[in-house]
Amino acid sequence: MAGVEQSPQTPARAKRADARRNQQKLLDAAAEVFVSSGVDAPIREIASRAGVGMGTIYRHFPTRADLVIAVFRHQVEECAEAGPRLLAEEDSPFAALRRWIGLFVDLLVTKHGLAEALHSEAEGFASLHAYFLDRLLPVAEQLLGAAVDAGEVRPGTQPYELMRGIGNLCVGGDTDPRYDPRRLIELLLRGIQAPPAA
Amino acid sequence: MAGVEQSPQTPARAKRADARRNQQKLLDAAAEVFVSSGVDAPIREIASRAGVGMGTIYRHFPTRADLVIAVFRHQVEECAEAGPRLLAEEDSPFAALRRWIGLFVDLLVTKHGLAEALHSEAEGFASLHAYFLDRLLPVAEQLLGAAVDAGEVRPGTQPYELMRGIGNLCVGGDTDPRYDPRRLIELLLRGIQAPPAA
Amino acid sequence: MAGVEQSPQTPARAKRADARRNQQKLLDAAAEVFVSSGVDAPIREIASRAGVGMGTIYRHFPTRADLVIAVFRHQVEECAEAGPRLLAEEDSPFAALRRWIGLFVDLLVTKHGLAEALHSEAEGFASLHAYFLDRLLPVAEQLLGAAVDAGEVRPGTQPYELMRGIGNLCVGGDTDPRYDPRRLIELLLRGIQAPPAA
Amino acid sequence: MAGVEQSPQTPARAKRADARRNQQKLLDAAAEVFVSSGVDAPIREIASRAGVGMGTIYRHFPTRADLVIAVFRHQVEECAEAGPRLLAEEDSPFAALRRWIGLFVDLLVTKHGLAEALHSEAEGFASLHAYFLDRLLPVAEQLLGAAVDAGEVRPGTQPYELMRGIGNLCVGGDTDPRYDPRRLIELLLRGIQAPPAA
DNA sequence: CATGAATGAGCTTTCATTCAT
DNA sequence: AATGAATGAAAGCTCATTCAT
Repeated sequence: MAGVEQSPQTPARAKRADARRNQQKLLDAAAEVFVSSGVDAPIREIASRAGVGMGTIYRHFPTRADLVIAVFRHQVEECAEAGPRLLAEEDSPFAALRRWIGLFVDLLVTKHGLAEALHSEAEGFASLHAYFLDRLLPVAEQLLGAAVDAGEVRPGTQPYELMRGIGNLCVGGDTDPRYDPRRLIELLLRGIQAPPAA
Repeated sequence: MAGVEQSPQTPARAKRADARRNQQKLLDAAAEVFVSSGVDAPIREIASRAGVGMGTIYRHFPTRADLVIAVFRHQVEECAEAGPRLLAEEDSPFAALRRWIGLFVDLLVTKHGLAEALHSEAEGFASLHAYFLDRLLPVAEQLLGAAVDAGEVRPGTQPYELMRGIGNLCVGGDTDPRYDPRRLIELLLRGIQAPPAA
Repeated sequence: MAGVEQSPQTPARAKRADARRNQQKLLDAAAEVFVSSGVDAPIREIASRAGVGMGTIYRHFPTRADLVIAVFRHQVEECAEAGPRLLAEEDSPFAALRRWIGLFVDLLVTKHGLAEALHSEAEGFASLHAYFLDRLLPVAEQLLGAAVDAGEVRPGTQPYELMRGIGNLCVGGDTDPRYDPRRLIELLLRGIQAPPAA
Repeated sequence: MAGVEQSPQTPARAKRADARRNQQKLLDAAAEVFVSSGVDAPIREIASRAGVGMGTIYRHFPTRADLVIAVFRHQVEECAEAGPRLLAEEDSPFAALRRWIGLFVDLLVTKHGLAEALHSEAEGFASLHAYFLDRLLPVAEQLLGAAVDAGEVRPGTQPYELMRGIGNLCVGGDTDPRYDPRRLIELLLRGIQAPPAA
């Protein structure tokens, strides 16, 4: 590996830059394909869209779930980070919760196939599931806890259950014109609200 | 006509009896397999579980959806028929609606795989979807309409959307101990309730 | 064979009449199906067209070739019998030969699929082939021989080869508007004619 | 670029060399299998004869007709190219036509199964048929036209019909010792010849 | 490291053929 | 005898995954 590398400058970096660019091509291609053909699309399709060999995908993402996670990691991170920020910005914890859930729903509904993948019980998506939970459930707990503490939400609401339910509601939210998950989620939020103290 | 069922004079009947018994074996086996392996299970698996050849399944149910529908038709019918009855029995339309939705949820949650099948966008399940809609949506409309008329539910609630949402919520309701769709559906119902006239 | 036959009158005959009528239904149905779907049509199709069970076909015609032969036997017989008659009727042996070949071609071209079946090398059609040969080759030999004797046809023409060739030419003669086997067969006949003695 | 074909600098080439060798194995195997089992032989059989997986065949030849065409393309090309050459070489257009038809017959008779495939009305062979027509019919038209112009062949002879007829005559020409299509084709040629001008 | 050819398991579907009724 | 349900071998085709280059 030493030696015949052509340009003397930044040989290692060059590789990395190359590899990173490759990764990005891959992620972009995968994202597109997930939209058009779902997260179960043939590996080959993703590879050819990315202009790389299938082996390259396997190298970078040994498992389909790894790829899916990688594709959505950025948005998941953004969403996770938005939690505390909203809590600080918004007037009330409940308002923050509502807006945060809006972001979460955007994530699931916009990225066609994500919601479906999340609910797929297929073997390989376990880790995708886990990743979502690890990253987002704590945020949900924090927001929900704050809202409960503020007396805006009835105690006893299970964060996991709520998130799972919202995730479920998002299935099909981007393809069926007669079905808008956001309306139902709004109902759900109304449902968890504590009755005015009066 | 009574008694001598085995008599050779009823050759056609004999056939039917046999075939019908076979159908039942098939439906039972399919139901089991749907539970253990999902509604996408290989035909072979169902066939071998039923102890019949694959051809037999194709004869009885040319399409996978035909089989799935057949497996669940009984329960769907029961559920559909319960709608008007509950409307008559219960104290209020809303109470009837709540109980009917309970039956609907039982159907989806109990029969593992049904909810998933319903949301499958796979080609062949279109008719399953259609069947559910044809049979159950009118009932939902009737109940919801009555509740709206009685001033118990806010006008503007879309029956289709509500049913779809409930269907979505049921996904995974039988496998995940931390997730009980019924609680969320109760929230949803609270959400559609009209505020007390006062 | 004596004894428990129900009605005392013509018991055996009754049966036979029934069976014969069945056979005819079968042959008619098979003929139709051969036209529409070729001689390789599923047995089931023929059975259902005839309104009988598949088993019945197997009983009457254990082999597909048996059925094909039965279907066309009548016409083959007619054709075979026409040979000597034409030899007697026509002005010259060559004229008789030409007209007889016309009948043969009609048989093959009219009955869609017959020509194809004849050339099928599929296992089961061997006996069909043999039947055609047994019945028609002698006739061809007789006619050709007479024409040779009369000095109308060059000696050395092989009856088998000629018949096979004509059979071949008939393939596709009923479906392709740009292809009329009769014209080519006329050329063939011209080709075997002996040059005028002059 | 000369010489070191094995050098690692030509990775793409290396692939191609390998794949090309594979293709050849495939074509050879297919040719053999077509002879022994006809062009409808199971893909599996061809694959195993070639010592490759079935997928490999599908990769190279998505359609059965693609494979058949590939198997015979070389000979078809040779035959097509021989047309004009013979026209230039031979003493008369008719002589050229006769020799060219000889080549055509060789092609069909030698490659057992080709003639049959050509007459198969099966769905997938349409393109094979088309290929033959596209490539060879123009040649036939040229030769026949020249012969007509030279007064050697009666006007009115249809090139398509003649070629089809010759193709038909070739069926079975390699298996039946009592049947030699070449003799009949010679008769046909005699039949289309214009009578000597007197 | 990347490539993409090759592999072959796994599924679907069709029918000839058998055989219980 | 007739029926047609049942059987299961055969084929086709698709992809995930491996691995030689």
